[in-house]
Amino acid sequence: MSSSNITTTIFLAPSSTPNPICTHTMELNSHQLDFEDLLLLPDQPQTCTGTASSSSDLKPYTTLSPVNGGFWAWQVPSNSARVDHMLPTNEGYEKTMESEDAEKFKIAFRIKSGLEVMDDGYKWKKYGKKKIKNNPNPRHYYRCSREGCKVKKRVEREGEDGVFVITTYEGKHNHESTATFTSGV
DNA sequence: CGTGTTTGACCAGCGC
DNA sequence: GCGCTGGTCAAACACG
Repeated sequence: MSSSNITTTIFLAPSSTPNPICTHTMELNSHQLDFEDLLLLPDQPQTCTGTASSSSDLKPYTTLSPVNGGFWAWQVPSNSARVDHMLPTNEGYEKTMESEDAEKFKIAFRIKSGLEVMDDGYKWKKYGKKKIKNNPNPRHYYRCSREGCKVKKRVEREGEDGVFVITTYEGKHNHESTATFTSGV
């Protein structure tokens, strides 16, 4: 199994503005994603300014997921993967970062991968599958199997070719991952 | 037999 | 108010 490192960029923006309030570039290994890192980023959004200053390099992207309240995200053509933090408002963003509102925390990302469900170190229980409008591929619903943990995950393939996999996490784990990444996959 | 998955039914929210 | 759509439930089923 080859480990494909992907450089990806996170853009953060409230729905009220087309300009991201933060960008963060990071490397991901598609088979050893450390989602704890993703969920904690960024620490200080106000200090992040960004690579998004040139709007000509960025394409508005609004079809990732029908999230209530809307969000802005940008696609960087040169990258093969993109990570989107989806936050309804600035207020929501601040609340989320205070981690007292962990249930509202939502992160979605799209990765070009043959793997539909990646091993993220947590154990998931599948509880539903649904055919989604405008997508020939079904959406899969997972819940963290750890008792008391309310984190949910949605996984769907994008488009007819299904090259990209869109994964959406909702909530934050109240426990550590059940596996380490040292053994490789 | 225990655990995880599948799948149809049901419910809630939203737009028309 | 009604229909559509997404999200969840739970019983049945499959597999180790």
